[in-house]
Amino acid sequence: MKKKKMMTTGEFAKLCKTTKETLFHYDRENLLKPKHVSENGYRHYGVEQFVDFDIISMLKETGSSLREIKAYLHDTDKKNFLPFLEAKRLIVKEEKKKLAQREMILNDMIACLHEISDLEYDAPAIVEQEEELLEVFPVETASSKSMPEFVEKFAAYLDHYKRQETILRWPFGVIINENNVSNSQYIEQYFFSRGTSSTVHDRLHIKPKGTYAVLAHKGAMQTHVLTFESFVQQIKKSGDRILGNAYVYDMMNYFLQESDAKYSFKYCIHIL
Amino acid sequence: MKKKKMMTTGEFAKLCKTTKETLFHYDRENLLKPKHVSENGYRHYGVEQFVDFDIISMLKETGSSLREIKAYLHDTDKKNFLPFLEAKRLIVKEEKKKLAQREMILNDMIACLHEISDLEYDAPAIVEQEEELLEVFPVETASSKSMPEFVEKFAAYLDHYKRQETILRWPFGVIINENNVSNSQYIEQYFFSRGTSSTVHDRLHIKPKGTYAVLAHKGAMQTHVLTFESFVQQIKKSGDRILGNAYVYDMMNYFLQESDAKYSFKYCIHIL
DNA sequence: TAAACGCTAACGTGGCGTTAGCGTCC
DNA sequence: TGGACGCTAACGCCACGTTAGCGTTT
Repeated sequence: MKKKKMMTTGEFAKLCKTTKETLFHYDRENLLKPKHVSENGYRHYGVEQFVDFDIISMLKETGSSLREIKAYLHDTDKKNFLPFLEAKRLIVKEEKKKLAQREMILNDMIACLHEISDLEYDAPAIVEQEEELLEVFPVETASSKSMPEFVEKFAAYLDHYKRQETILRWPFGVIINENNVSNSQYIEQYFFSRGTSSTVHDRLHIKPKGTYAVLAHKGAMQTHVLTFESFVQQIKKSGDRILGNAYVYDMMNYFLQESDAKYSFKYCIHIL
Repeated sequence: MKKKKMMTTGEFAKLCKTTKETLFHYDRENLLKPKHVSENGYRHYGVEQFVDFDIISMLKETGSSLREIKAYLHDTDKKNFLPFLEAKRLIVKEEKKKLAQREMILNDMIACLHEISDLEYDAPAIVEQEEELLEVFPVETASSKSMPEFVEKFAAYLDHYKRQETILRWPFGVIINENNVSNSQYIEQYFFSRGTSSTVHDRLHIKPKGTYAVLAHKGAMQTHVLTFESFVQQIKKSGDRILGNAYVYDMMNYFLQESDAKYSFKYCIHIL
């Protein structure tokens, strides 16, 4: 007989750098039972059991649930273990993707909110802007014609991204085409969001480098329609020629204000 | 009065691409309440509320809990919003680190288990091996002297990695120094695990490139001590000169077998 | 004898999903 | 009138943490 130095739950917990409750839990769940239980109900663990605890720990680090670990431990032949790990690896890949997207959203939101704090509202300006890659999606029903249908289209737009398991990246907003701009009509033609070089050709739209008349405005939805229209009139009166689309950037002000000044948009109209 | 087309819970859920139960939940939790509730208890949502739902969705995508979202929504001035997002970004960084480690563990385990399936046991061989960077940790009390103390040292070793929020990477095992090898004594001097170029100098050990006598063995702990010792004798008899340490690789066989053939080790002894 | 430890039972966490059972609308 | 829809209440999930209350060991 070896000298079997048994440990109480507290001692074993210290060795494993865990809590007694965790060990109780593993006992209840049949994951790791003490080698002996004395008559008074006290648990006694042996040193070798540290290896068992360590195995459980390692499996937890692979992202396995206790249920999975138990199934694995109770499975005698372990043939499924390698496939199981491979499956876990796939899951980790998915999670990494999710996290990368989460990081992008945060970066984009933070960038936008920094930009919003520097915005001067209702102060028109002429600005040189660089080319920008955009991913677009047709609107079909302008908000002025039917709000419900517009919202439905917008919902479908968001859903499209969900289905692709991708995300809609800032900057985003709507495009009003040249014709409607010329006629001072706030009629959305496309939803747009940040595109990349790998954006599908069909949905790629290139906002051209050039001169833009820029105005930022904050207010309820109706005020935007009116402000936009008078902005166009103003441009025309000033003698500038409208050369292309209007890009209306959503500045996500609804994250900062809930009042009727909920919406902050930046209009960029391509002019000569 | 506009024509207020209200939606029932089911309709609004469809619009939001979510379930009724989610909307019930948000209602109960005061996150998003329907604009009107009729006498029969039916909820009625307006189109504009889609924006509110979308805000909640976006915040969820940043990794915020419903509790946080509620606190944010009920906070009138929103001054804390940007710091809140910055904090989330930090959390995401942590999570990315965790996931990267999880991926490494899985890759290492899978690689090891592939190697184990190709192992020929108890078949000595002479092999040229490349230099390897290892991170080491002194053992002080060999397993043959006192198992409990050895396990305690091992626990401290694992704990060291936990504290650093890093992980112990495969390949890992123990090093037996030249002296003890020469005397055929299985006395662990170091725990080792995979090191990198950024391993702290104090704990960096370079396994030299060179000729190694290699033997894989599977069995209970005691059999390993005996097998190792007779392997050394055999090397000596064959006329090879022991030039350096023995590197004992843990092949993690305890993940595949629980019997007395639990431990699979690969001994690599540096020879002339 | 008191402090330190052991035990069990039961509830809390989070974000819904899932019955179960009932009322309401078309 | 039946089927599709609305409602509530209550339990389930998961890996423990946290009391609360009692017994045991030193």
